[in-house]
Amino acid sequence: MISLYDTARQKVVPLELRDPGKVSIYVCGPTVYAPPHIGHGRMALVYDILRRYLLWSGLDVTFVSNITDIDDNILKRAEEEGRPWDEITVKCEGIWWQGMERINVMRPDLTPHATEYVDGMVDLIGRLIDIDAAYITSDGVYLSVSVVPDYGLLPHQSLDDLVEGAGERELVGIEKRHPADFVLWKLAKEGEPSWPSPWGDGRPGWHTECVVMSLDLLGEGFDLHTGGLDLTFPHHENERAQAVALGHKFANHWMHNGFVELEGEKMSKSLGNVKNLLDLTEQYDQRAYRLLVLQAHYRSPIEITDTSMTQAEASLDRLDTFARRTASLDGVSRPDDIDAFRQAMDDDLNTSGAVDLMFRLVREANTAIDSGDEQAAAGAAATAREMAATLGLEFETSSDDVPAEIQALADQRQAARAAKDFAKSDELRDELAAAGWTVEDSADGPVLRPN
RNA sequence: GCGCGGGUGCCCGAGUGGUCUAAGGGAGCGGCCUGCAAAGCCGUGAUUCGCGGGUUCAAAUCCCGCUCCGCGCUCCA
Repeated sequence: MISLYDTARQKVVPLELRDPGKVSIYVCGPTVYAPPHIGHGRMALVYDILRRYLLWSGLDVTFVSNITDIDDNILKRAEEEGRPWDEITVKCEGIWWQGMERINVMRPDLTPHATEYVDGMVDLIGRLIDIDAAYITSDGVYLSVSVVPDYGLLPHQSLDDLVEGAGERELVGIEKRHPADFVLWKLAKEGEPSWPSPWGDGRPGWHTECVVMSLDLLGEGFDLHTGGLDLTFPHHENERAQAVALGHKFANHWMHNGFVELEGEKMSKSLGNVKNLLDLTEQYDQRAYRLLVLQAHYRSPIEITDTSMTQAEASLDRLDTFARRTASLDGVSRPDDIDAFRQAMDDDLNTSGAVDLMFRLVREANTAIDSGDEQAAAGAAATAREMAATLGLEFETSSDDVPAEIQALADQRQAARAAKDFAKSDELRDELAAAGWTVEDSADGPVLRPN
């Protein structure tokens, strides 16, 4: 079974499954008020890779990722743009899925929307009030964190330290009993969207949304709760606090991915606007970002630069060339290499090690082809392909259809070569290059591909 | 200030006590192949892993101190 670093226990431990053979995963999804940036992209890629690997391992994975479609940021944006809030969420969600598709992230099995779960949230808040874990103020309902004995588990800081660190910031709402108490229900102001509740019309707090959706869809003690590093506190801690206050077992294991760094001087200069995920996929090979994410450990920070993206594209060219050369070979994966792959992935998702194995097989297959050993090449190639597929990396094997005029040029060049008129053949090769096509003289004759 | 990560070759980045004379990718250089290229293959590159101490027969890997970067303590993937 896979082992993963658990934020709560601060070490790599095996992922224990509540139900044998089944994995339940909750990923904190986006708040849809702006287009996804590259940080969202990394988050989605990391858990997509985890999910694909678990599926490949034969596990029955239930992968839930929510859409936060009611939130202060959304209302703020609506106000700024003078548009209805739900127009923004619908539009931004569409863009989100578009971005996910471009980076080849599988759709979650379930995508609960916060607005569809308000009844459940009201119910949960009511129960918290019933046991005095939550209290009503003039602007909403708050959770009393002091009822949670181990509050601070995820950030590994005591309640006192958390409060102290906040410094001069106004953590204490006028009516809050403790500075760290957080809002469960916000009473609506004039003109704000609202849902009915016993404490007045309003909307749920962010932390309440996720705890209700995850428990509703995955049940108590689900296996894995994930998200970006920044969600550890307060978001995840506060979700947990609500569940714990009600005596529910919450997530069994917490996984957080590292950040994408983009404030570097080099970066902002060379990348410009590329903080936006869609822009990134337009400027570079859509697979390049996944490869970069795979080559780093998921908890390490990564820096995305024009250089790193270009390097990833060069690596992809190598992989595509490999795929083209081995497309006609039919082999089966080699168990020893697959075991090594599994071992790497099971070790806290060592994707870099897995990619390493894949590239070694690519070289092995290339070498075997060069020496004419098709059988060895087929085995290595099949193994590399299986690894790539598991990691969500696709190869481009079929080159685009060659236009007739390009083919004609290539034919002329071949005729010139046959006639040993190399000056002419080189001229024609330059012409092809100018038209966007590279010609390679392989053992099987010239091969055309877009350059 | 407190907590959590990270600092490895020209670049990106694995490796967490001996098999490290430190993976893999990219870039460079040399070679094989080729009419020449491209692609592919081979070779080459850190006597060293932020800095300073320490533990050990043995450390990139463990401990202590320092330093730099990021994240959290406030909405945030």
